[in-house]
Amino acid sequence: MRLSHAFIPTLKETPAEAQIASHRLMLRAGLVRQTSAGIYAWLPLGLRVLRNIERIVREEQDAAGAQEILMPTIQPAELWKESGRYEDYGKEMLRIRDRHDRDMLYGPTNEEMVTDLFRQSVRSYKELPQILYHIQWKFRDEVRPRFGVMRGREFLMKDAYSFDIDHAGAVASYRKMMLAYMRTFQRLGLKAIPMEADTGPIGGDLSHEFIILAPTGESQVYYDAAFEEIDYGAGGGFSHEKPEDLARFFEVMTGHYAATDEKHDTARWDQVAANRKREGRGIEVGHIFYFGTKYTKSMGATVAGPDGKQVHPEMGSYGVGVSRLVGAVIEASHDDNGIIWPDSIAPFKAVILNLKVGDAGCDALCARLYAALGGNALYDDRTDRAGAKFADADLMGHPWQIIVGPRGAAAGTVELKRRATGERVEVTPEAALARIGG
RNA sequence: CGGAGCGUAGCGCAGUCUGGUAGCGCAUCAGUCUGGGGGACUGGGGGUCGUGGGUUCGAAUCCCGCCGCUCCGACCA
Repeated sequence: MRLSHAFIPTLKETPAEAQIASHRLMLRAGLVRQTSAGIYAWLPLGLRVLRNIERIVREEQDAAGAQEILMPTIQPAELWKESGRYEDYGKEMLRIRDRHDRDMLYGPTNEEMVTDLFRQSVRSYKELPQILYHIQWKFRDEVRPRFGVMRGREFLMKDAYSFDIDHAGAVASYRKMMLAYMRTFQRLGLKAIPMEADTGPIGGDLSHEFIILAPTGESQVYYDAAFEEIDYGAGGGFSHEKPEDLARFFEVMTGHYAATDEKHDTARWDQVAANRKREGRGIEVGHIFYFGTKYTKSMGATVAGPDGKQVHPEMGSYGVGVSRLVGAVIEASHDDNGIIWPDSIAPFKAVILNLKVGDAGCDALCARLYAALGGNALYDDRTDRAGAKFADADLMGHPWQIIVGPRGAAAGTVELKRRATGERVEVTPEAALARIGG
């Protein structure tokens, strides 16, 4: 994409309403624009990040055996009346009425709808387990939206729902999702810690929230540094397939101390070695629940068990705040100059800075680099001064900056700058391309 | 939902107390010079002062209603 014609409106000054770093930077770097309280439009740069996070979430859900579906945003009130949550949910639920005066709602979550889909189609225990997920916009009419996309009213969430024939199966599904989550956050470059949590209005008796550390987090958290050393990826040896792996994984996850201030136990905390104690503010980026038959019972979802008797499947639900993660990643990764994107979700791998547009050498070299990198690169071909380009490049946070100036162009070299470290090296264009990779 | 504040050009703000028909910086447009960390100069464009009503000869300014947004607290992916 050529920056001269891209819809990436960067701001030199911070809009008055933005208080925290991620919100400020998302507005300044042109990722989003607010349309009303807690509701945002995603612009090209922000949308690319959102899609990248979505892709990683999707890959890890698929790897765990979950199947993607897409449920609507608008739901009929009837389903929620069946579960009893139509009344319980209160003002956070956006209630709307269609032209026939039917009560509808903009979905804040999808337990009812997925249970309805399930009960329509699944008849036998042989079809279990099932884990269904979708990545869809939700609406929760928060009393006080704030912090930009971190606490919006409309937000993109990945929510998964598991159906198992018995408690043991449900626990296995729960552990699978927990593993998928740890892998997801690790790939996003985040240190997420699973912490025991209350189940809230969703109900149930087993629940973890996934929290990342950031100074602007909403709750105080305490955990054992052991979490930071665990490899959840291929090297960790955990597999979704083997129950014993999942059990071992779950043991590791629950074997170290981790708690939010609500559940903080000072006696247990005192037993953690001083050099492994970590505490700070945390942002919740995911939450998983096991709640058994709460919905399958209230909504009459049954399957035939091995003995021919009808049983209510055991369920769990698993949420990741996809749009919130964009803000959370920025909270965890930025400096005074702007965003520092992890390579895995950066909107562009690299930006090509043409320091002298109009100089034949610079133009030709940039064109060559741009052709080689294609859609992975943003080409700053604006006629602005070098300083403005450096400032915008740092602000937008591209992992690599390829700096092309007249001197280097004449000598056949470019400068390659790594955003995260500030390290700059003078190399040939080919070496720069090789370093950045496909 | 309790408490507080703000709404004036795309963004950041002044002007409001003390009423006289709107201004600064940045951005933007044209031009010249510049050219490796948000450059300089010259000239230009852009605002029903959130909105409705009231007071007044006259309202961004005073009074009332409404809308929107933000902050602190309680609550939440």
